[in-house]
Amino acid sequence: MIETPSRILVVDDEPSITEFVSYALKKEGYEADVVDNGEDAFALASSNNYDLFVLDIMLPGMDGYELCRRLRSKTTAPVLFLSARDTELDKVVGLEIGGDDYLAKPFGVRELIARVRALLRRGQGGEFPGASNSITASGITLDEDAHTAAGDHGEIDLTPREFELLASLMKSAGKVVSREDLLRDAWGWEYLTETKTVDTHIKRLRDKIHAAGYDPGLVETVRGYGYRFKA
Amino acid sequence: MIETPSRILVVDDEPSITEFVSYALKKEGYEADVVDNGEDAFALASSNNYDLFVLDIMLPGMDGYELCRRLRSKTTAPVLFLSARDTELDKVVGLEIGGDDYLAKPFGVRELIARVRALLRRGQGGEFPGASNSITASGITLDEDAHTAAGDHGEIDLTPREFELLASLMKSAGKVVSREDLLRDAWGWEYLTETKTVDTHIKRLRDKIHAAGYDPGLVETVRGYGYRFKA
DNA sequence: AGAGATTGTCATAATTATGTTACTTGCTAT
DNA sequence: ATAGCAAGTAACATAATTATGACAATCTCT
Repeated sequence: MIETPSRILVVDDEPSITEFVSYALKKEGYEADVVDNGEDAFALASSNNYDLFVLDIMLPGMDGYELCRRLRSKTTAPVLFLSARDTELDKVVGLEIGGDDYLAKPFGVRELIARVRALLRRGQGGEFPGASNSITASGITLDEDAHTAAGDHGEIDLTPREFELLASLMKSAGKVVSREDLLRDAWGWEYLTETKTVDTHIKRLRDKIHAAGYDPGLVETVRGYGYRFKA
Repeated sequence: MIETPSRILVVDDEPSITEFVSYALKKEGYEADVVDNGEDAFALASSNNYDLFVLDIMLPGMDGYELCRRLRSKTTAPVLFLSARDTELDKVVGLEIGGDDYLAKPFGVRELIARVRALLRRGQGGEFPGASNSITASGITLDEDAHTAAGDHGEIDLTPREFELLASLMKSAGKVVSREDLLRDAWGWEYLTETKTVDTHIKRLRDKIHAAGYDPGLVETVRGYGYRFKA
């Protein structure tokens, strides 16, 4: 199946966020354009065919809601809102306006990509029930939809964070992933968390992998660089 | 694929560092300009198109953060910060300002180049998933992503320093590399280390190569000059 | 509200890596 | 052959990194 990459427009006035988001999207194979205000966003959207919009609610001038309302007159492409706070009010308003999904800051790369993928799939003629969204390596399969990890010996029960962590590692199976990258992927861009915290989660992850009857050595330590999931 | 060399602006007031950095960058094929203060840097950046900035945080007059903030209004080119200390505060501030990556002094050539490459790749629309990052010579392959060294007989387990050392040698396979150059590459510019230390690491490296079933003679001694990895 | 799960941080232990020194071996030029 | 330098080696102390266990704070359900 030949696929042309989906085009995404990212609208946010904070460079640190647009950069984080566009980097994550590009790495995933999407085409991403960035603008820092609603006016330019609307102009760009009018002259281009975007498959998805990622909008911050708080924007100088025309805010995200207003922009979304206007976009709706032009296109049916899905809209993913970013919000500073995960307040109930925002959520309701956003969804009423025609926003399709919601992401509260701070969010990790993996969470972002998951939402984007879901929205794009939805847009392109419904979901494919068979096309499960999973990662497999070294006998472990991670089902991203069901949020489960399992292998021959049955399921490994993981907390959300542990799941994200394992997913980050397995996605780069065979490659070293630094603690910083893991924090970016599984935690978020504003990782105020200590890199040491990753160590603790790795330990817990290994324990659970072990308890479920698998080899805890699947998560390898690469001294001085980070961790690596055995390929 | 024809590629025009990326242009990089290095800003630091310490000549020893700018020299070290620009030398390393040029050797790698980049075009590097150097200035020792924020004002000149901003002026140069305004009249030229740089693909990347390397900024020291501590600068006389306008400091690195301030410079970065101003650059952000001109360009979206990535910024790599150099910091004297790897403090948490610095990290947060740097990321807020729009810094893209961080390098704590002292750093080695290889580490610097790795970061620069990553940042430039990031800007140019994502990475090529298949393009693995490796060096091969005389039957040994060094995979920089997986951080492994291996050949037909399997993997050679190396410490960080040994890995860097071997990488430096293999990158110049067939050529003699002096102890001084090895220290610069794998240790850093402020090598307060004795050149004799290299000998010790070479010995350990050979031992491990031998233990893994390969010819320790792959690392040749060039009496009076340094070492050479067999081509 | 309360029980239980989840999460981040810290202190400490265990492990591994690193740099230096002192000593040995070996090469090279006279 | 041998003095003199260069490189190899082994041992050691220190430094750096990671693993682990315990704790408190927070979150999530009922």
